[in-house]
Amino acid sequence: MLSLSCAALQPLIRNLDRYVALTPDDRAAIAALGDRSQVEKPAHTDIAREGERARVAHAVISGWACCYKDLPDGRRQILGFLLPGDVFDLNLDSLREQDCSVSALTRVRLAELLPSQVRALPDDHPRVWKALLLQQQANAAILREWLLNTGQRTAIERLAHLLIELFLRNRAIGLASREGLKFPITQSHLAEATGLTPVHVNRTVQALRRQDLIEYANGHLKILDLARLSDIALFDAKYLCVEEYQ
Amino acid sequence: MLSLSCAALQPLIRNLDRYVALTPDDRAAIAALGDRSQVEKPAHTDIAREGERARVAHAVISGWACCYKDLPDGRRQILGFLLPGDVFDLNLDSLREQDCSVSALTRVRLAELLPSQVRALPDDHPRVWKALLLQQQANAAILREWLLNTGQRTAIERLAHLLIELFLRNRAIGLASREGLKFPITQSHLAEATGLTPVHVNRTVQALRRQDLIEYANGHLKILDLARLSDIALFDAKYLCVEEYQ
DNA sequence: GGATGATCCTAACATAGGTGATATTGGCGC
DNA sequence: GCGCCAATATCACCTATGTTAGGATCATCC
Repeated sequence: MLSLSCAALQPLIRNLDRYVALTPDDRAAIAALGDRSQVEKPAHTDIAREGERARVAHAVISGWACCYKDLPDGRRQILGFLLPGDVFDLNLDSLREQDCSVSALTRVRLAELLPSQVRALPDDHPRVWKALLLQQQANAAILREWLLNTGQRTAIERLAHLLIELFLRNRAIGLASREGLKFPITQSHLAEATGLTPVHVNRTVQALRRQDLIEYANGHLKILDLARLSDIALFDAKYLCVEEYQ
Repeated sequence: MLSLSCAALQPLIRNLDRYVALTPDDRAAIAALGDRSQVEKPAHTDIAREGERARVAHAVISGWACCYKDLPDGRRQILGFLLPGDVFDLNLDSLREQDCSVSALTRVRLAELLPSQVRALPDDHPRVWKALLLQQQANAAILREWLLNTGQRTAIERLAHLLIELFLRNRAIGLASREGLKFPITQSHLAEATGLTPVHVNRTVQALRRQDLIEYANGHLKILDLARLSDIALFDAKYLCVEEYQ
């Protein structure tokens, strides 16, 4: 039974282990943390809304989600993608309102981390707590890279950069191989994430395909030439906490 | 002597007090923290470089700085402005390399926070530590708003939004009044922060001036009509930890 | 007080990317 | 196997913003 839940929580443990070397005891603590209460959300539903106060923190167990902000007139910016092992709504100040919304892109399984559990963490499992804080910092680093991306890179550079990031992040948690990865992201999502229009994302995707850099169809993405794609994207993996690059 | 240093550290204390109600003891702790070692950097010099490891954390005592990333071909994106009271390089993991550079925009006075001091903080002054973590979270919220800004807003919206943010942040630390604020930011800086070109920033600044929304000259900025400017910018102050909006 | 350099301003022109509208495809429920 | 809907693909045209280039202004320093 415990081993069963451990299997589901493997991405979370694997993700946090990237930031701090975890002991077996730490892993057990994470398993206990994530096992208490899990929920499922269907695809295309909101998990959290901007302006609400988060009751609990969440860790993604399986599936894809994204956080986003929108403007009153409907324009929307995706701020980041959440993959298995990613923690969000980790609010140190329960009074503070969420400043962005979170939406499920696929059916998503989430672990709910109660405030009482989270508050006990610094004392009871300092390494786990540190790993969580470092994951937050790593997310901020990704955000900075995204700002550089939308602010300075051209359409093809942006798109290439985003695809590489998602490939590497999936690979780091064991969800991508040579053969590619499950990629439940539409071109409209890519548009909202890059600040482009869907039409122009389509043009750009085709340019990448024509150059034999990617395959992208039917919810599946394959990077055909990572080196060349990285050149185009001006990609530098340092901002991701992913050691082995190639 | 202590009172003298307290005067200089007032912005830091005032800034952190926004996140957690500080006791006199906490304030004394912050003063002691910031008083041990201070350095001055001349304008237009780098304080930290991407790829380096930070020896110490820094708090801005006076002056303006910015953090930025650049691409190999020289394109540069400003990721945020650092004002008095802002803490940066707060690295929980001393091994990790900085993922962005920091540059002084004016002559800047900095307090150096030694790792040993920072490490002692969670135990010795938990409220101060919490305030620091919340400031980091607030910075991440600003970053998300900037991504929305560059990704979705038009040039005039972007610029208006940035100017309002800088006005409100300065006012929150007592550096702006009805009469405006010291604004040591060139149009080229605004361009690098918004992902526009200096030429187009200039066009847009003039549009704002023509509509009697701002005065901006000689290192001084004045917001003439905050309400109207906020409408244009689609500005929502919630993302800033600044209570009294008007 | 003339030289220097940074900043700001302007204008003519170029283009990356946006808009709107209309196919086409493909997965999926019945 | 048919109908439906979302997602993808094209196309023609448009515009916000970029580019290049030059001139005006202003502070600083010898």
